[in-house]
Amino acid sequence: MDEQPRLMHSHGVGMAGHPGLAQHMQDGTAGTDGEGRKQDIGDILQQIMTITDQSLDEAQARKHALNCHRMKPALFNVLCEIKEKTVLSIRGAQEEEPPDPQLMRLDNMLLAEGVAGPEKGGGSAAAAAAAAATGGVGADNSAEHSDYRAKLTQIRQIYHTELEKYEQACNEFTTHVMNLLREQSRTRPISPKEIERMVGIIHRKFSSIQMQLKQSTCEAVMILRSRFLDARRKRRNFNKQATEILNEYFYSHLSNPYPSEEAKEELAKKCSITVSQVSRIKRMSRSDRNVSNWFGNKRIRYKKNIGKFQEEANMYAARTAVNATSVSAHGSQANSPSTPNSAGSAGSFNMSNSGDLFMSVQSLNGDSYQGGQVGANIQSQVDTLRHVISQTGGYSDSLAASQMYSPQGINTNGGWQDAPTPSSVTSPTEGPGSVHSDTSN
DNA sequence: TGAGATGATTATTC
DNA sequence: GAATAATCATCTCA
Repeated sequence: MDEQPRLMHSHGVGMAGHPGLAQHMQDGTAGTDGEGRKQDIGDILQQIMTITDQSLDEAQARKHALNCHRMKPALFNVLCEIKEKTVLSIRGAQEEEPPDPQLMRLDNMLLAEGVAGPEKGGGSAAAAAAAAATGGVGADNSAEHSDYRAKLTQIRQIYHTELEKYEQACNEFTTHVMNLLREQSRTRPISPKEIERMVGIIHRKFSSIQMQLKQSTCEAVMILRSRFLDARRKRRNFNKQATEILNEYFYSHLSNPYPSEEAKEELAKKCSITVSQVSRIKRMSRSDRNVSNWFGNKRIRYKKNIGKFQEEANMYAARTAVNATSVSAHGSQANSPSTPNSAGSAGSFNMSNSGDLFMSVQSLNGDSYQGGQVGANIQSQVDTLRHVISQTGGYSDSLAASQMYSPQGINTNGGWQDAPTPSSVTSPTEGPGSVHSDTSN
């Protein structure tokens, strides 16, 4: 409450010489003679100076008297002007701040993520982008999309609720401060401009709180995104058909289980590892990378534990042999180039037992079709089949079941032989009827 | 719930 | 740049 005397003293401003007051007085609202005016001003100043020395009741009475004083409006105007000139001029330069770049960045990000601004499908665009980056797989992705969208919507709701709360609190506080200042302006020089400035300060304080809110929201969105994008988290086992296709190829090319890029693409298509997303790491589609991963894992794990995979190898051998026989039989009748080649022929890969899953590895390997081989291979395939069945079904063959399949594709160094060799799931004689001769490789 | 299976990633090697 | 080996993270199943 002692602000006024201090102000006036510290700046050495005499009211008598103040133009505002002088004008006010000249308007005829003040006293008419100079002596009277001086006396009035002196009285007021004296009252103000001693107001703090008085008791509360006395001060209240004085305050009331001052408020009712005929010179009060003029004095108030003068004090306000002095305050404006001294205080506001110091602060004025600091108030013109450029928009905060960090706040702008946060706003932009929230807009881009669909958190701020008009709702546009709960960030479906972001979800789609994220899905594209993962090279997502149809149905699985739609579920994850909805999950992503739901979480983003949740973040959006929390953000808007909190924002609303802050805005409400800001408005309430501003109103409260404005009322307080207006009230105080009855006893101390507070101009509307100063109230405005105070409102600005309050708004800036609340903006900094808002910025924290925006920052937290951005962080939440980033975490959500990173989780959604983290491929490891959303690993899905290939379906049974896909695994079978890959295994069929693997065991039919056991001597050289390194599918070409074209073969990988074809396998990816056949396995419904359907994505067109270009890999971020290499210029290889994600589907091809899936296939590559699969073959990489398969080769290593097979090599590490051949014994464990024998049964699997036998199973695929038998299946391939059966397919080969049946296809060869049909093929010999139709003798059409469009008919899949026999499994016994080089690089052939038959999935006829799975209907539309039929795939010719000839095309995968780029080998040409040799329709003439079909008939010639029938007998050897039948022999192979007979042999395989004898191994698995308990024919009194001299070979033990464990001997039926031998990992001949692997050389003594633990690596696959470079040279294409008649492969693996074959009769011990490795005759022409070898089911997986894989000579194409 | 734990063990094994499996797809993906990373570092290293050639 | 591709393959390998080791490892991680998740899934599946008993």
